[in-house]
Amino acid sequence: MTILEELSRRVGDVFAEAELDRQYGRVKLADRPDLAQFQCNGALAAAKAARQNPRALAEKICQTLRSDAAFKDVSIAGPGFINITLADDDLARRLGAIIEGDRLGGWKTPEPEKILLDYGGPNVAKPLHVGHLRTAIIGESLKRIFRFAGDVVVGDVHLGDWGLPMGQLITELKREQGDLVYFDAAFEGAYPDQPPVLLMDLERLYPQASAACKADRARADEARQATAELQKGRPGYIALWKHFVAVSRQAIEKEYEDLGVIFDLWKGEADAAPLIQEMAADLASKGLIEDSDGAQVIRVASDGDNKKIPPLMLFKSDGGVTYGATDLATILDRVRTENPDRIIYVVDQRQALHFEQVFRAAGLAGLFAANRLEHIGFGTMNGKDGKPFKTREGGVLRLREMIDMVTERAQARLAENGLAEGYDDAETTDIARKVGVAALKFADLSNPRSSDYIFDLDRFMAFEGKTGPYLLYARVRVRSVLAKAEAAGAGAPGEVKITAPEERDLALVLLGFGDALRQAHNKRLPHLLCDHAFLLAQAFSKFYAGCRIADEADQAVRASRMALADASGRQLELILDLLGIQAPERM
RNA sequence: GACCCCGUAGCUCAGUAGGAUAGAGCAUCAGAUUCCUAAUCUGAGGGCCGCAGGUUCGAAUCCUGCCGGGGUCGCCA
Repeated sequence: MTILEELSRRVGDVFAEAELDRQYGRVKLADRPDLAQFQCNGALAAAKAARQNPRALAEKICQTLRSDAAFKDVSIAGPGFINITLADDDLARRLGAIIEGDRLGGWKTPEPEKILLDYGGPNVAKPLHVGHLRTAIIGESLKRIFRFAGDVVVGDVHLGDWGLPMGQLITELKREQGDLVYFDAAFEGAYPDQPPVLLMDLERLYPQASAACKADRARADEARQATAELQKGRPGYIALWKHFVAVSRQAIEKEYEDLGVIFDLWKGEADAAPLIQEMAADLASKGLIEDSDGAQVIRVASDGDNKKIPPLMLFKSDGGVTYGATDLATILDRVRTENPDRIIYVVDQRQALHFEQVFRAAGLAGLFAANRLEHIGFGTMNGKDGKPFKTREGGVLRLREMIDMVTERAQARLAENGLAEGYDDAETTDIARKVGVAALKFADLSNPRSSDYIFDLDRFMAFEGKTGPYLLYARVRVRSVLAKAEAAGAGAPGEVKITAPEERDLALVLLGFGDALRQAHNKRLPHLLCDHAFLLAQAFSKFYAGCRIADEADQAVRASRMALADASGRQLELILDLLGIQAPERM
């Protein structure tokens, strides 16, 4: 149980004794840290509901609470706020209890679920660009948060490998190397193992094809035709397509790795393709499919809707498969292969309507309960002009270039500050990459995911204030001071005793981890964990500035402070891991 | 046109079960290092919470209207 859950239960009991709803006992961190550590505003609402005097009711609650030795102070303020401050002994005892284990107070979900997490969504033959950044970063963090909280998570990259771009690639390659065996419809032998293209070829062919199809209707028809043949299983195209996917995946996987993003499954739209006919037949037999202007749709609106939900299109008027059909069939595939309790999609907020349609259709079709399908949307990363981020030339910035850019900046900052002096080149480069990526990821994660944010390299790379590097720096300082202490024979960390205000504040923050994790998990909001990480780094920095640790003369105080430092370091490390941020050993 | 999101300090943003004096970071100004990494710490100034009504003992938060910005609305994914 987290500290707020525990205190809420304690105060809730008292409300219950007074024959009031125990929900009124909800305790939260105090808005006024100058007055107390925790507060409960329930007496106000309870008094209103029970037609009682709020101050009198609060006083009654307080009297019971005051008998508890865990509380140093329980008082009433204003119209009936109950302010609570823990006794230092109790604070130390609670902290002692959470720092013994590996979880450091990390909350565990009471109802673990098997979650299939759909994030990433890269496309074959298209290099990753900044548009892929948020889903990767947010998805990876959510995966780690869920897992640590006790859920079973399967992360699926859900590769875009089955649409029109595949046909475009095929036809484009045909124009360049039409004599390849893959294009010979009469060929019946085995196709070569070696791919006919390199990554650089794909990266050239795709934009070429895409532009050509836009400009020339005939080319577009040709690509559509090839797509249809591929999807029908033309052997040469399938063989070629497999090469495209393999070549592309290798590159994509490497880039995700540099970002610290790792998937359990590398499935794609193509994996759902074989199920589409079967699914469509089932939907049809249930009378859910309708013809609309030649297209096949499923109506998902219901009477209670306060907004219009258009039907989900499954098949286009030319018979082509839409991503609505693919997404539905993917659910079927996931049920059969993974059988999750819940499927969560980490995809741009702009696709909210599409998911609403798909979820409703899945529910109607009996594929999956709509309330166990979740779209975790996020806002766009904008440039300083407030519009989706573009390079100065107006193009999309590749992820690779982005990572190089932040690494370079970090390197420059290291040199400027005279940090990492005397480290060899390899370590300096490694530190720079970690610092740069941490800055990037923390900047992204620390925004509430549903809002847009402005990408400002100068701000992210400033490294002062609420940034990734600030967290890394705090962690490095913990390590450093503990190493110094050990070298000086300062003894082992011991029992926590509160002797200074900085220690009390730090202990309180450390105890807040459980609630931060619980909220981040339940609301699927990693930024709440970022807030906690920053609070922790800040509290540690104040403690570090205000209290001697390694060379504190009093042995018991020294042992206590080392325990506080150690706990801070380990909790920070754990949180960085949950955020998917890699930390250097020193910097 | 319909629907959704947003509008809070000079800048970027928190504040999502209505509660005390609306917070943080940056920037600005003033300080701190004989001492564990100063990418740090301490302090100060800075606000008609878009506007106007309403509900309430109490509203940045809930309701209505208006203004401004962004997004979505069947044959791209």
